[in-house]
Amino acid sequence: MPAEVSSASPASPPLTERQEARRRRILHASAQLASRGGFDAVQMREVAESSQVALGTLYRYFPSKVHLLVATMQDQLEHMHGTLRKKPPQGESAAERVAETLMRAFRALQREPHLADAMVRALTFADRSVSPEVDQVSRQTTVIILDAMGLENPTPEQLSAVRVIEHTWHSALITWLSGRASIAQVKIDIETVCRLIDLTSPETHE
Amino acid sequence: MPAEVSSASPASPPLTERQEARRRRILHASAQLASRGGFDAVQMREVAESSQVALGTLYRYFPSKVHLLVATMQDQLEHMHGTLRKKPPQGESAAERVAETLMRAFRALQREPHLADAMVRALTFADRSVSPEVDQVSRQTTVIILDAMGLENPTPEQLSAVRVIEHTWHSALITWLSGRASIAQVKIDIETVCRLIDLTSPETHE
DNA sequence: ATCAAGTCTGAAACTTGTTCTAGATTAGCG
DNA sequence: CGCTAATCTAGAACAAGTTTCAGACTTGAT
Repeated sequence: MPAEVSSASPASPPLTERQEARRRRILHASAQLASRGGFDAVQMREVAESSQVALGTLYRYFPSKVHLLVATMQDQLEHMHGTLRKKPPQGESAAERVAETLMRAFRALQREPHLADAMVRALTFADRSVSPEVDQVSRQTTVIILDAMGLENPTPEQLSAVRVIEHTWHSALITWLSGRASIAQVKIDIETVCRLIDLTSPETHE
Repeated sequence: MPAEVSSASPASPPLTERQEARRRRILHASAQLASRGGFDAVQMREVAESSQVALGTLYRYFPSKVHLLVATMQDQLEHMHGTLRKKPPQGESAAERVAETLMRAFRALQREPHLADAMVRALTFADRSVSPEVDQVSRQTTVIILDAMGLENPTPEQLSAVRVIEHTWHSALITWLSGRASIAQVKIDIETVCRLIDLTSPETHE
């Protein structure tokens, strides 16, 4: 039986069990170090040591620190998506549900602010060489938001609104992480941008 | 007593003429290198050499590469604000004028994509130690947008909308710079978010 | 079991941001 | 002018991301 985990990359060569285990150890070490001290605390030598892997091997699995942290984020996002699925948001309107979902995610990040710092900084600092991975994170986020909206076939307009919501989400996180915006401020920004959803979903229109 | 050589905000001790000239040379070299190869091409040793200043001096003027690039951005923003003032946007509604203004700025950035890369990456990668400077950039951007709206006394709601517009602006730039979104996509995102302005200022605002 | 190809390890080397030091220069002041 | 503190310079040194390499280990196919 092929242990197909439909998680990430398209057609990467299948990993042996030991390789899968290595990959897991690395991601775990990365998240642990990140939780402790954020982006700067994730030092490649330390990640290698913590996960009992040679530095060269670490770089074979993740070609840069940013790749590693983005992969860490993919990992965490899957987790979160699972959690959110179990308790779907309760709001009346789509806008309310999306805002509630994002605020829930935000509270989760607040519990591990250093980890959030590492992941989000990596995400926005990533250059073109990490585009595929960053794009994957973006798609995953889109799925979460569309889930919250409860839409099967979003219109192009609604997809634009979702894109803008994602932009706001990332950027608001950055301002919070760098101490330039309060938690309350982020909440307001999220609620503000979510109003766009009402704009793009015409009331009674069947 | 260490002399603060920070850039703008409160009361930095006055610089002598030669110091002002040094600062200018440094910023010029920074922008030039950035224009050539983006964030990575701005290497502190090269900036120092290009601007005929010792490495230690460079660090006295700008305590990190990110500080330097954010200051470069402040510089460019002032330029842009001046340019925009001369030819105010023509749109009917506030939303249109803001979108037009941002698209104009976007086109300016497209002419120097590497410079844009360096500045925007620095801006979003900046940690807490650069908050004052990043905040200054943010305030300047806010002023530009409010100018385009033509508002003297924005309501809190409108300020929230402006914040969200700025979030979208930054994040959309990032996705464009890293090749994950097309120019057309960025245009759509900007136009989409600008609709928020209509939401917060109904009909004819006196 | 054996061989070839691919993978992992440990360690050193290289790159670039950042810090430090000792001595030269400059600015302000009496 | 001559002094003192601040600033500037050249260059070494340090830190962390990344690359490289020779040799040991695994894996898969025969």
